[in-house]
Amino acid sequence: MAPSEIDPARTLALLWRHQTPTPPTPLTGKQGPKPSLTLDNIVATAINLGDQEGLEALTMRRVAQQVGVAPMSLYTYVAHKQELMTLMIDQACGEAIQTYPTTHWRVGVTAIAETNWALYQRHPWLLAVYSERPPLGPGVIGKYEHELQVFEGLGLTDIEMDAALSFVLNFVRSAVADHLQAARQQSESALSNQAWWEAHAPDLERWIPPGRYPLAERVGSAAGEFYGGAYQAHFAYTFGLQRVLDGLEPLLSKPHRKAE
Amino acid sequence: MAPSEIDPARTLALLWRHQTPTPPTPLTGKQGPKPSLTLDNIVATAINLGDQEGLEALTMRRVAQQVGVAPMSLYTYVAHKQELMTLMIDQACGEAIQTYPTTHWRVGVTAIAETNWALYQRHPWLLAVYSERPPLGPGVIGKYEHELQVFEGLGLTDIEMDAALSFVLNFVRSAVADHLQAARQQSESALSNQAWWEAHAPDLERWIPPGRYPLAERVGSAAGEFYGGAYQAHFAYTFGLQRVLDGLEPLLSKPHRKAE
DNA sequence: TTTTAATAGTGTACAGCGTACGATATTGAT
DNA sequence: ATCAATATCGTACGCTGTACACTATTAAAA
Repeated sequence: MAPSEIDPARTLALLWRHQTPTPPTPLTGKQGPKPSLTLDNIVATAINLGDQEGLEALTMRRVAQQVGVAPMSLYTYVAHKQELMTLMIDQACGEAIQTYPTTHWRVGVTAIAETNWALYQRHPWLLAVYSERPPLGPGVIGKYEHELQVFEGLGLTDIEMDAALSFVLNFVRSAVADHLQAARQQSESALSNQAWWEAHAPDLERWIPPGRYPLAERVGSAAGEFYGGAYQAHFAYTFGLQRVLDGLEPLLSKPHRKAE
Repeated sequence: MAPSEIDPARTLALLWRHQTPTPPTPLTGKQGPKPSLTLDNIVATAINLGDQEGLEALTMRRVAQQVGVAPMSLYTYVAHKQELMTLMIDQACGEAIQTYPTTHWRVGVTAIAETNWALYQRHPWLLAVYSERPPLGPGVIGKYEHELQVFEGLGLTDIEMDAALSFVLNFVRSAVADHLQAARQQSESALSNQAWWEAHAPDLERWIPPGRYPLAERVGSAAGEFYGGAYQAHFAYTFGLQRVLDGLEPLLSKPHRKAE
């Protein structure tokens, strides 16, 4: 049975369960019944469930049902839900490991953005677990390593490299979050965005003092209509990515500190 | 009693409860016992609770206890927890309403960033309600209106104005989230960051193949040590803000489209 | 071969959550 | 004095994560 206290070393061992050919400490003894499940299977099933039904479907009972086992049986493999989530996060981030082009940093940063955009689109529940510290597993660290390559040799300090990467990743995460929120908003009402606004216009006009928020009215309605359109999907993303690239430009193209 | 179905018009009426001198539709009749609480008081109490004890303390039972009433009594004033959260969000955002300088857009954007940084610091629970659509109340809309002023008259389209503002706000939100996460990580272990790493170094070295992640090791440890320091607080913020400003520069300082 | 110890699987139970519902108490209007 | 509206709130329900005890299965030890 998985121990119930929170034990970072144990979780670490689970995170690296594949990487090391001979595990330094055995995860389990040799006696006892054979396990009927594998941790990999549980994690993969949970990821699929989260992908398809969202974060709120990720309960221990639903995951157990999905793998065909009683709820409490999951605790044979993970110590608590948090540990399962940690394994899911690392697994998902591992999908985003790739070697980025180092021809020009703009190409590399753009590729990082695209890869992470796709990652969050594929696993929207990753957006909601942002507040936790990223697990130190092979997926997360491998992703970090390859993404840092793009910023290596450009005259940045280590801390600047980390900050620059975080800057890019935070932008992408926010962009996907905004995008998914807009999409959800549209699907939940089962109406076109325009129809929604028309339906609620009387309520809004009843309360919002006319002419008091001229800019918000003008810009907000323009943005609202636009985001209701079909081709809005990537605008905030492409717009923001351009700003990110231009923002990094003075730092990366004109190294104002001594070359290393 | 507050109606139990989700009714956007009702929530809208509550959001604008102060702004209109004569409410178009009365919120309640005249018969019956006098309410012993006010909605303002409940919202203010809940905000204080969230500020001091975090989002997880924001349960209906805790809020009720805090205002000195039975849990179910809150439902006399709000239809559901979501409605209370909506009112809290709008109230908190209202604190960030101010007239920004329009001398130079860099000054304005910097001021927006500082104000929002302070807002999220004061109300960290705002970070966790990001996934929801912002309520259309006087606080949120007023904040939006004043922030848009900074981008007005700079040659941007309405949609670009909205996107540029979102770009800035998303950056600040991410920066505060990262900052608070680092701070929480440090306080929860009751150890200095360095001591934490030393305590867990054996576990890490046991699992992470040495030399496999050279960049991640170098940059990660540099960043880790740095963020453990006392003066790290604002680095990612000031770094990112500089990138944001530089990223907006080509768009705002050299209008490539016809002046309006 | 028999015994023993370890472990997989799970049923039950508990505390905490949001909140539906109904009973009661209080008030202004009739 | 009666009535209708409304504030308050006790109880209860379904949901969550998960502690704990029990059984069944297996390999090692005797």
